[in-house]
Amino acid sequence: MSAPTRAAAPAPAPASSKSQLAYEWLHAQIVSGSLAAGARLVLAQVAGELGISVVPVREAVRRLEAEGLVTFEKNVGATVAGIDPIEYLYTMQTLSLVEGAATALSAPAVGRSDLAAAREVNARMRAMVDDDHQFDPVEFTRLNHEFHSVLFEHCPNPHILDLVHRGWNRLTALRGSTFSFVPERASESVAEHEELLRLIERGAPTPEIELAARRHRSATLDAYLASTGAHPHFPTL
Amino acid sequence: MSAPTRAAAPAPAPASSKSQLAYEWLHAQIVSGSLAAGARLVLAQVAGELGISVVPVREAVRRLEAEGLVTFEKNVGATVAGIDPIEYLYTMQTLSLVEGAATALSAPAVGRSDLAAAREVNARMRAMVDDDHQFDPVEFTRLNHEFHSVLFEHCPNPHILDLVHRGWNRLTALRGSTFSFVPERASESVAEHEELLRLIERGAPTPEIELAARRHRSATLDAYLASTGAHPHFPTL
DNA sequence: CCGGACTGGATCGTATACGATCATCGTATA
DNA sequence: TATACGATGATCGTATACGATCCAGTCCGG
Repeated sequence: MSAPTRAAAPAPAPASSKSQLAYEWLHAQIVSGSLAAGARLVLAQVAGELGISVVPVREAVRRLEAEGLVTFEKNVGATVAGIDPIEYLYTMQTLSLVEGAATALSAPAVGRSDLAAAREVNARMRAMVDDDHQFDPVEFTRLNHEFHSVLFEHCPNPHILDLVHRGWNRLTALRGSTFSFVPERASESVAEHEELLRLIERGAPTPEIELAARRHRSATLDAYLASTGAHPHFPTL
Repeated sequence: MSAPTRAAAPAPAPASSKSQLAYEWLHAQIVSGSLAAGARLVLAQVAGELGISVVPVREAVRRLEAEGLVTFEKNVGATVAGIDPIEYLYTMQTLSLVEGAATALSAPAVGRSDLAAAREVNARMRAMVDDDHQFDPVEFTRLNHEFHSVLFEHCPNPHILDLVHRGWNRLTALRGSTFSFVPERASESVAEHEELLRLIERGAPTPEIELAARRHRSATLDAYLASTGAHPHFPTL
C-alpha cells in the first residue's frame, strides 16, 4: 500500500516541506474538482497516499480549513467543503467586495500591454458567445478568471489581493461541483468586461472603477439567484 | 534565561483541545500586547510554559501566521508580527474596505437598543475628548472598538464579519506596540460616529452608509500618514 | 415490536524521539 | 586585519506510538 505506484496521483512535485506538499496537493485536488464537494478526507489515508505521515497532513488540512476549502470535525474527519448554497452566496458577495477594490487599486498600474492582453482574452470570450457551437462553460470560466487576473494582479495591497485569490479558489471549488453556470449571463458579462476596460483605459476615478467591477460580479450573483429563486432576500452590497 | 518571567501567565482557561488552548493563549497575549512585536516565539519554550507538547503549539502558531499575527521562519522560529509600518497601512486599508461593507450590511438589523448602546459609548468618548484630564488613549481605543462592534456585529455575511475581526485583531496587535495614537483625530472621530448613527437611524441607503464608514477609517489612516509624512503615495480606496 | 445500554471499530489529538537544516561563533589563513 | 571555512548548538520538521473520543451496529429487556 505504501508503494507510490498510484497512477492517478500526479507525482507530487517536490515541495519545500512535506506539509507544504500535502497542502499543495490537496489544494490542487480540490480546486481542480478531483475531490468532489463532500468527499471525506481521512488523515491517515491521505498520508498513506502521499507516502508521508499524518502530522503534516493534519497541518495542511487545518490550513485548508482556514481558507474555507474543507471542514474539519473532531474525531469524525475532514470533508471537502462546498455543499451549502448559502456559502456560495457569501463567497460571491465577499469576492464582489474585495475584487472590486483590488481592480480599482490596480487600475493605475495597468499598462497598455495588460489592456491588450485582457482585450485579447475577452475577444476569445466574445467569439465563444457569438458561436453557440464553440461555447464551452469550463473554458469560458477559465478565460473569465484570466481576464480578471490581469486587472487585479497589480493590486498594491497584498492583503486584499490575497483575499481575492482565496475567493476565486473557493468559488472554483464550490462551482465545479455543485453550481451550474448561467449561460444567459455570458453575453452581458463580455460587454461589461469591455466597459471595464474602457474605464481603466481612460483613467476613470478609482471609485467608479470599483463600483463597475463590483457590480459586474453582483450581476452574476443576481443571475444565479434569479435562476434558482431560492434566496430572494439576500442582501445587496 | 529559560524563564521569561512573564507577568503572571493567566491560568490557561480549559479549552476544547490543547492546540486550541495554545492558540487562544498566544492570541490573547499578542492582542493584549503582553507579547510585544518582534518577540521571539520558540515552540518548545511556549510548550513548556503551557505544560503541553510542541505539536499543538506548532499548529497554533501556524494558525496565527495565517492571520498575520506572527511570522514563522523555518529553523529560525516564530516572531510576533508588527514591525513593518507598511503592513499597518495595508491592514488599515483592508479594514476600511471590509468594515465599511460590514457596517452597511448590518445597518438594517441595527435596532433601537443597539443605537442607544452605541450612543452611550460614544458619549463616553466625547466626555473624554472634552475633558483633557480624563483622556486615556487605551480606553479611548477600547471604546472605539466597542462602538464599531455594535454597528458591524449584525453583518449577515459571516465571511466579511470574520475579516473585520481579523483586521481589528491585527490592528490592535500592531498598534499596541509600534504605532501611536493620533489624539488630534479624537474629536473628529466622535463627530463622525454621530453622523454614522444618524445615517443608520434614518435608514439611509446602503452605499451611503458604506461610504461613510469607510471614509471614517480612511480619515484615521490619513491622519496617521500626515503625522508621519512617511508614505505620501499610499493609494486611497 | 421497540427502545436503551453496550461493545467494537475508526478517527482524531497529543507526546515523545529522532533527523535535517540553519545560524552562530571560533579559528586559520592570505 | 579581513575573509573563508569548519565545528557547535539551537530550532524546526517528521515519524511513530498511544490515549481519548465519537459513531455504528448489536444485544438485551420491556
